[in-house]
Amino acid sequence: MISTRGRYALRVMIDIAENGNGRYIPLDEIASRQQISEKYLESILVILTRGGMLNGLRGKGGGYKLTKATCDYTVGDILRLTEGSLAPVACLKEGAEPCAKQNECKTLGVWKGLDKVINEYLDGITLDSLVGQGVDYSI
Amino acid sequence: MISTRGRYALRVMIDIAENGNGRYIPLDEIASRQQISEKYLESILVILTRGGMLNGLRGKGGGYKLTKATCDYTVGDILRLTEGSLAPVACLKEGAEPCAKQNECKTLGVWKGLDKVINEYLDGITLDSLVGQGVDYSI
DNA sequence: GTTCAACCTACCTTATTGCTATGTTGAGTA
DNA sequence: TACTCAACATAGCAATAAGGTAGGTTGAAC
Repeated sequence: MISTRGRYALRVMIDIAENGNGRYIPLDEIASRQQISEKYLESILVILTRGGMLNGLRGKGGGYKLTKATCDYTVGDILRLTEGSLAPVACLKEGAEPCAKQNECKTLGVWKGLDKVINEYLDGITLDSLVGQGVDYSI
Repeated sequence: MISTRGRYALRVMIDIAENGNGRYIPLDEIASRQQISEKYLESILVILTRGGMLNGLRGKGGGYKLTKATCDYTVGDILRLTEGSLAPVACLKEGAEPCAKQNECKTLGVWKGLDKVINEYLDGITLDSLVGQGVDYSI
């Protein structure tokens, strides 16, 4: 359900939040710390950068840094951007053509409710609660 | 996230609950009513039967029927059986080898919490609440 | 013994995931 | 101005899963 792309993205955002301190962190530093292939990580950072979550700077001293304060990122935002959508079924994805059987569908309510539960949970977790020691959300 | 297999399975269980009345319903009847390919539907019914949710009878007058009362099925049960697992990440799947970085992982709590929220929501919905007019769980 | 319908095995196409390779552009520094 | 560093861009590729198809076999009823 959540692919490595989204999971790596979240780990990387935490990594940058913890090790950045406002400076630009080069990709290879993040890759080696997180033990992720540089090239694969690069494709994820492109998404985060284009989505406005990171700022990329080229050349010497370049790298990536956050564009906002850690409390202004939610896990839901990060995952929706990198995964494309968190909708549990195709018919609830943004931009999906409305289902013809919408009115008679007895399962639609289940999916809508599930979608709501998932998004509300993930939107309730901000990046700053995961840095440092972190908060255990599994309790 | 939830594939057609799981979605079809849920629709089929509702269909059998509504149209069964204790008798065996043949596959082709369900397929035409639900507009699902007979052959594909067959592979789903195999899973439900092997999982003990349906009873299959061959020959004339044969078909499928529920093994329990509708209130004894939860949506979570049906989806876990047909989807294999509802775990949002691989490391939380049943039987997965424990992750080496388990102790230092700052995201594990998020996934565990998400897993809990999803399963609790879906286990709170029983099949009988979806038959007939049904209850709108999206509110 | 014939029909009906579940059961079983195998295959196929398409899309996605996860990853690799080879560049090109642009920012800083000597 | 040349050189280096590191982001940016594009293309490809193996493995897997999703979604579906095809054909045959078993067993229950009439």
